[in-house]
Amino acid sequence: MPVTLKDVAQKLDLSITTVSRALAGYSDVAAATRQRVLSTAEEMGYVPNVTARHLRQQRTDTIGFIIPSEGPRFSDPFFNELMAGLGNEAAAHEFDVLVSIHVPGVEEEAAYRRMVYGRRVDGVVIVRIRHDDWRIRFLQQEAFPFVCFGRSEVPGDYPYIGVDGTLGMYLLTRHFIESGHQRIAYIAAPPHFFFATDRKAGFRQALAEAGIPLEKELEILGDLTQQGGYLAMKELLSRFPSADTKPTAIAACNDLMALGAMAAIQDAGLDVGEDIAVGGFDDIPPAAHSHPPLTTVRQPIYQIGAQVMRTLVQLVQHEPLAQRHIVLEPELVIRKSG
Amino acid sequence: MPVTLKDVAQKLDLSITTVSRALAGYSDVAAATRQRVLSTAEEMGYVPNVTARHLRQQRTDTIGFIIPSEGPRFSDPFFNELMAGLGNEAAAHEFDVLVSIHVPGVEEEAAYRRMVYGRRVDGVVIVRIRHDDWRIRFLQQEAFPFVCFGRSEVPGDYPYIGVDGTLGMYLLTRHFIESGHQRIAYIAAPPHFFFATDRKAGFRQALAEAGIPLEKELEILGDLTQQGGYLAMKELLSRFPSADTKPTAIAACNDLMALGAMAAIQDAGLDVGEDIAVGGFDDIPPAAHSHPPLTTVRQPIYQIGAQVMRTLVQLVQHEPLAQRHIVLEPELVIRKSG
DNA sequence: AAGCCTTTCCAAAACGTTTTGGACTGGCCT
DNA sequence: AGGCCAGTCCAAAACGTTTTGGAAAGGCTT
Repeated sequence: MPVTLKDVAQKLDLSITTVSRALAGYSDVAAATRQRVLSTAEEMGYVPNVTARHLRQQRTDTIGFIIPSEGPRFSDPFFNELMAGLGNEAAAHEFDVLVSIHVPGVEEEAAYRRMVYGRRVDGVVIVRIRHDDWRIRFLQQEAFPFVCFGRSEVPGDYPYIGVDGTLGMYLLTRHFIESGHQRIAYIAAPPHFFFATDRKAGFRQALAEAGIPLEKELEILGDLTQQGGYLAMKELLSRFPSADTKPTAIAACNDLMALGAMAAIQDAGLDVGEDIAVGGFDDIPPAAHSHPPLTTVRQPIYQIGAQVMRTLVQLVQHEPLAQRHIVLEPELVIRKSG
Repeated sequence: MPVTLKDVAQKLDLSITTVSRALAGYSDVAAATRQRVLSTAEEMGYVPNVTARHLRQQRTDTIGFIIPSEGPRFSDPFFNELMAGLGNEAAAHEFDVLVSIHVPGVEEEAAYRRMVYGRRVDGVVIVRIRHDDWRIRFLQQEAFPFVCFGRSEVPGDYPYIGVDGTLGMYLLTRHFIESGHQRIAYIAAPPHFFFATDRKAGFRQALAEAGIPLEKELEILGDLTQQGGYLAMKELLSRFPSADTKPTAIAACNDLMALGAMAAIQDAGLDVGEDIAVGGFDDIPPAAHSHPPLTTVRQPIYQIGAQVMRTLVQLVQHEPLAQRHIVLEPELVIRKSG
């Protein structure tokens, strides 16, 4: 049975009010009394009931994070890294993170409604922004605090933090071109994601700039998973069996698919980095440890996560934001894969 | 401004009690009234205030999960997979998961105290059990519901779910021996973890059984990270520069270190699976996708996570547990690395 | 007509906290 | 002496819900 304010007050023969205010450090309680309260509370093992405090203060010091998983068994280092950034930064502000995992759809929507209408959390972070994302519309309409990881074209002045995907993919593709590659394939992401179009634009831009004609057959869709990248690469290899039409470089929309593509290339008896160059996007931790290490466009996921959380905390505490929109410049990290 | 019970009651000219009971489906409200309440509540967009409900019911339908990170920038597929199992199962029971990330130490302790004394959550799951784990002592003493992923030797009858690490590591080592290996190295985990001793015992048991003398120099400590495995392997290679003393097989206490070891071997110009066999423990998702794919002891992390959550939910709902202790048999997964 | 169920509803308490709006001292100044 | 102020303290309200322990009304039985 946890100790309550009432217990401490009774023991000290004081009112609940005074105990509460002493603990909160108000100046209208005598120094001697405060000392008595502090030591007795400590000694009795008093810890405030967080739920009661939340109810009274009408805020929860909690941020919601609903992870959109692609399937029932999500496992993605990207979210791992992001979660670390969000979680650590939240802890630094004495905020908690309430996590739910849902496949996009009705269940996901219900989860958002419970969090928002149930006043379960003070704000939410949303990731993997979709085109015409209903979550943004919903949260804007409810005037509920949120911060996006990634840009979106839903109208409105809401805060987001992301990297310039077009620039990133442009840099990677140009790197391939400068290395002498002419036949460059692209493993795309499902087009309902904003970053899918964003990044693909960079790929095409680099090709156009170099005067390389766009070949639709060299663009293939993946589902962002490692398995998806593997399958996409297999398909690419079977589309171009002859040595002189085979792509010599692969740009994947994310690292996970790039790693899958590498596996497919190696399974085909080819040498990654030698026969076919591979590049990804994100720079998730496994990218540096793959064999060969993956060339990729670095997106500082951990730092972005921390920044997203920082912004969100400021938002729910009604502090002014320095910037509502942050678009970082991604950095090309050249490793052995291409 | 969210709609409350009071708002609905006023609109219908009913008492708060009746509205509450109608929504909860009690039989002491007339069918006609219930209908009116249901439709008006729906139409007004009423969603119960979760915090108030929690305060009144003295439970939160939330489970706490404090991730012990090894460093400031934790990133471990193991936790990713576990989180997925916990999260999905929690969602299935309409429970939420409150996540905190802390390096073991005072901060971690404070986080547990806040969760437990602050009645922030109904139960906690604890992982990476330490020898003489204070968390278990603390939670037992406070009679706070918890379930462990992994066994421990702290006395008491608390529920845990884990795999037989000794058996697992025994199977892996015996596999190496049966494949003709005589010089087998072991990359150990920090000894304060229960599973560190558990698994190491299996390694030694297999050696003893085969009459292979234990050589201390072949056992080396790693910190469970990929980087740690890499460094440990480098050290092993420099300890045994000559070809006839060099270990021909490496058993690592977890997959992450095994993957690191593979990288070190490949950096030394050696062939994993050919020159040196490598095996791990866990079967995290990247293990199947490494090059070569990693031989490992499979621990169904996702399913264990789900089972832990299921047990915990039963516990906080005072349902009888079928089994308080579950020790699963791990399965050896032989791939190309060894 | 009195008593007794059933049915339907509700006032009030409770959960543990924070905050509002005083109340009660003494001491100091006129 | 009266007024005023600073320094301490506290009762009560409020947050939004669930639950307890009836109350009122009507119908049925005797």
